[in-house]
Amino acid sequence: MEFSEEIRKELIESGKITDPKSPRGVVLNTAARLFRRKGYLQTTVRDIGRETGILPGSIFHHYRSKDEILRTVMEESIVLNLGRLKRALESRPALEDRLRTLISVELYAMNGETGEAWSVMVDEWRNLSEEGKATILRLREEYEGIWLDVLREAHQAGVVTMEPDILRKLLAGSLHWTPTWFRHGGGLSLEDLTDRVWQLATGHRP
Amino acid sequence: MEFSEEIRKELIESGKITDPKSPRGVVLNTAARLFRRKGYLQTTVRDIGRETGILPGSIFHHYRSKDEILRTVMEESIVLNLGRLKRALESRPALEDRLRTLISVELYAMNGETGEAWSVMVDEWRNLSEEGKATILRLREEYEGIWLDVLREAHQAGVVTMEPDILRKLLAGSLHWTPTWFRHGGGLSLEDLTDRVWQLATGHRP
DNA sequence: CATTGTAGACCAAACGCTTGCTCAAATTCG
DNA sequence: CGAATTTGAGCAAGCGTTTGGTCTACAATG
Repeated sequence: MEFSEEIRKELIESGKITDPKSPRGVVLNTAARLFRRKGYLQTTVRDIGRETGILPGSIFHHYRSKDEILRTVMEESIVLNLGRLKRALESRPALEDRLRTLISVELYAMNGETGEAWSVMVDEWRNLSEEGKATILRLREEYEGIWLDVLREAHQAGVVTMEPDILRKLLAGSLHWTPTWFRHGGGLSLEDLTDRVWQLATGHRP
Repeated sequence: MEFSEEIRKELIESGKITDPKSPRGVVLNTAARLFRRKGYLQTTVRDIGRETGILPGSIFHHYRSKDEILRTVMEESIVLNLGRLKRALESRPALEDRLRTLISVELYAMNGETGEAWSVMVDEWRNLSEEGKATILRLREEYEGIWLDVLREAHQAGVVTMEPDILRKLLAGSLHWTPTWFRHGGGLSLEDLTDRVWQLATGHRP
């Protein structure tokens, strides 16, 4: 995850994700944190206002609706982590490294500094409007496609034995669940955790 | 899961879970289904009323609050599935069978006929009142204790290699996620799925 | 240099609606 | 009859959102 900040800067400068220093960005990151902590429905526009120091009504100067905030949190989160994933894969051509990278990047997406947003995407899917779902779905499909490509290759090479689509879903569950119990500085690092999930996927110790 | 209906009857007759034919039971099962489909917060008391044919006001004759309905859904679900698990373990003394039973029972709890309630317990935890959490937590600890006992034994015997507590959490994630993608009659049975999760846990094909 | 215009950010108040829940009266039933 | 149950109207609170207007910074104009 060495270059994850680098990519973030690139995406901010190219305008693909909102500058966290801008009012829009402040609202966005605050909202992501609150959505994660209390849930989307339990978070009121007034809550976001209080935490950002912006009055509730003024939030709607920056976003058309609360739903647009949720959609933006999800959208920018997947853009960011898709960027991280692609970049990480470029520098690791070996098959087993690529599988490990997938695990590692997703663990980082869920539990790293920008982990709130990715968690929100997983947990609050049902609260997204229909148009929102359509937008996010396209991005998610690209992300899942990368996973399946690598897993299929790994299956063919005998690195994993389970059917790729089932394995992905089981692993996705394991990974999505980690934020509920994993805490930094608790004797288990994200690297350690990557090892364990790798072992789960391949059946072999790393 | 042959005897799962049997145990349900026993628990109903002994009054440990609500009779589904009683007004309380009708409300309970309807609520569980709605909570699962739309989420607890998105489900209104009026929704439950409409589906049960009971007017909103009358719901509160059977339950003190909406929160009490949620708590009861969770509580009875864990009582039922804890009963199923204990019964199933009694008839399977071999270590490897017991591990497989744990997986199988939890998959059934999430995806079987009474799967709505168990899903609600996992997904709507944050929406439970503080007293509710305390009640459910005690029951959950008993359930998790059984898992850890078996996993520790399996670890000592070399059936699994990962640390029991980490393995349990990773498996819990996989299992909790299954309702989002698993559908009956889709070429993959719950038995097949049990095999896959077993393989995930042990690293060996069943 | 002073004035005016413009645009983004923000404020204060309130609107319309939904929510969980209450309650007195009516009804049903043992 | 009396107790349990159901009814339907309605309350108080909270929600997302709208509105009309102010403040500030800065560029254009005379």
